Amino acid sequence: LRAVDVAQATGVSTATVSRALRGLPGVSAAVREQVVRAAAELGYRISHSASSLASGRTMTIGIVTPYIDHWYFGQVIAAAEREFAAAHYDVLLHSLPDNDARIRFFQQLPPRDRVDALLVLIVPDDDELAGLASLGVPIVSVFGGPTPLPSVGIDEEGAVSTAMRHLIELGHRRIATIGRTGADPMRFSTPHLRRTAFRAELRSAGIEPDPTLEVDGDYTVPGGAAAMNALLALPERPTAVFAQSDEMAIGALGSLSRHGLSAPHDVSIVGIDGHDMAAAVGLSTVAQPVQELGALAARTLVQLLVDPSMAVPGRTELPTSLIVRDTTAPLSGTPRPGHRHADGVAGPLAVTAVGSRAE
Amino acid sequence: LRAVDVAQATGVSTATVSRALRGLPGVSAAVREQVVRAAAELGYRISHSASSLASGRTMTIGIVTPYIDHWYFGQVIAAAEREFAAAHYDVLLHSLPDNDARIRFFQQLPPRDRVDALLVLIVPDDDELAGLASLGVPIVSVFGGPTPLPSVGIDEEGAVSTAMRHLIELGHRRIATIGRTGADPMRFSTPHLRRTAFRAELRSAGIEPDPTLEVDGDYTVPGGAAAMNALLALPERPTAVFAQSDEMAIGALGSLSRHGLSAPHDVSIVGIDGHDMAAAVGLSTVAQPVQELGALAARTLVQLLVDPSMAVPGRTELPTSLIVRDTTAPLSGTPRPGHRHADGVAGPLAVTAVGSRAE
DNA sequence: CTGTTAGCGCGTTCAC
DNA sequence: GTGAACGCGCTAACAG
Repeated sequence: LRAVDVAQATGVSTATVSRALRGLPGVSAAVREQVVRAAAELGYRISHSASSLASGRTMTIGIVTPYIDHWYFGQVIAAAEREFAAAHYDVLLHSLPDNDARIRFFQQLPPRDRVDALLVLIVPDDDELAGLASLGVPIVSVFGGPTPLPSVGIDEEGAVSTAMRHLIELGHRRIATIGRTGADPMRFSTPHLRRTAFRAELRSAGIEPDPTLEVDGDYTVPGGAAAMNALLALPERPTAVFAQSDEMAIGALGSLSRHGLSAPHDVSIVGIDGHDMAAAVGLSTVAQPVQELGALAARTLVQLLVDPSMAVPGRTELPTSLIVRDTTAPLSGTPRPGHRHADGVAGPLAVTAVGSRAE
Repeated sequence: LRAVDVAQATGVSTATVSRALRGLPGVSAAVREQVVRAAAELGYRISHSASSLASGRTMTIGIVTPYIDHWYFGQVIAAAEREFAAAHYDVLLHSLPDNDARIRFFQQLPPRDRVDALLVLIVPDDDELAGLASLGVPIVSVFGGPTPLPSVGIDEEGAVSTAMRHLIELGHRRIATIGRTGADPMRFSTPHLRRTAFRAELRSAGIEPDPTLEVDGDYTVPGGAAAMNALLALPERPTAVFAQSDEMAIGALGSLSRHGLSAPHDVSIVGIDGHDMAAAVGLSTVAQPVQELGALAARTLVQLLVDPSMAVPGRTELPTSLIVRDTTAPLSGTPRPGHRHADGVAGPLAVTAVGSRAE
């Protein structure tokens, strides 16, 4: 079923059909109504490829993300997709979870010719940036660090500072961090930023950073558990842990429990993210407005599309907020690293992950 | 940069360029190599819209999902996307998180003309099914219940049976379930299936289902917590809880802890899913192979595309597996509903969510 | 306000 | 094995 059919049924030309259906000016109300009605009755739909070929517009926005199945990216993508759908844009999704996928993607640049704009969630290196720029479409990115692209994100230093000051004000001075210390195959900027900020925050509190208190948690739940295991094996344990993501923090809580320890009794733990599960396990954390980040980036992109003459924005940072729950507490005199619960629980090892405000 | 340019650079016609670049037979090896080289040097890329318009193929597969930012759907989508990318298909993503979005989607049917196939993660009603069928492309779905569409999923009754028999074999007879009892705006089939199976399983163990032990958890973490609150307020508490999702189970664990109770000491809890966080909190659960579900559905779709004469598959069910962790234990003589830990923990309320195997 | 005329760039017959 | 010619269905510029 083509535009000609609607044109014949209405007694007008295909050009008028096109104008009428797209709401363009230059069509009398009467004709427009007839055309719209006829199209509806016939069940006519514009052919996307023909329309794109003729107009150069695709009404599609590409999202380039490292992961779909990670909490943070899922939240951002979902919020962005909602905005795009509201603006009548479809979403083409590209996930680059490993280096192979990433290399293939940048060799072929599949969005070429297929999208009107790009929402970028990976941190591109210079070559990748050049590749993306060569597509000649507006780009907005969502992530932590400084970047040549227009971006939205949070103030990473500020978020780390909030978490650290919380611990320091509680009297903690022997503070460990769980983050990424090794190589980062995905080249995220966040791990480096947060680690650097962690050290800076210690120094400004007059505490000299201790390298043995910086351990790798791979930004995953099991990684966080392994990291906490390592910290617990230290001759002199930390009294507080700043986990650079809630997932690592939750892994750390699990590790604690398997050692018969608990937060905040044996060690205070604070995370970053505002993960759904953080509320369930009572984790204190610095929440970032993930959905707002995705929505704002998406809206910016849509505006850029509506008004191409608009000034390209720089970076926008959204506020984070400290949520104190039950895994952080004042340093109580002497830490009791070897303490074990005497609660007669039936399970093999008692965990004390404390919760509140979850409902 | 168009095919003509490559043709001129090589001294052949655009027809030959097209054949050479797509690996079609009928081109001499020498010519093909020249064309390929010239195309690479010039940086020529086929125009997607022109190609689609001329061939009718879009090399794109649509995914219709209720959510992106829910664990289950994120896993399925990520796995499917990976398969599609490997087969050189792009992914058009449509999320229908609420009824409005859903109605808009089915009114406009955006994938029309834009996709070669559809992966459906929502449970369509009859009208919606007709709409999808009208697109005239292969469809495969991923979900629980019976459906007219080719589908992959798990044996819901079997999974419930596995969870329930685990509890029953531990000696539990007063078993509650947390699921969805109210209206389901998304029309998922799973809640009904699991609730029905729950009752059937009780009866086959000679236990008469008690309606007061079926509570609503909204399939969310806070919903699970609220549900557990309700169960704890009962005059006669259950000794075990079958949560119909891990997220609800984790919410329930949080509720327990806020009441000074713990699993499996005061009540055993088993979930369904195999959620990442289940390992972290030591939740016993019936794991379903989420990624395999997505990958299998995707592969099936690709095969259908490669060989349209292939017999349309019916339903494939993948096995689930019981993972016993630390929230389920034998019914120990008399339950102690009022018990409180005497562990002197610093936090306001002690939780005993027990973990293992998380690392 | 509306119709006519050219493309948009490629795929695909058919001849050769 | 290769080229010429037409068509996919729509949009945009121009003419009226």
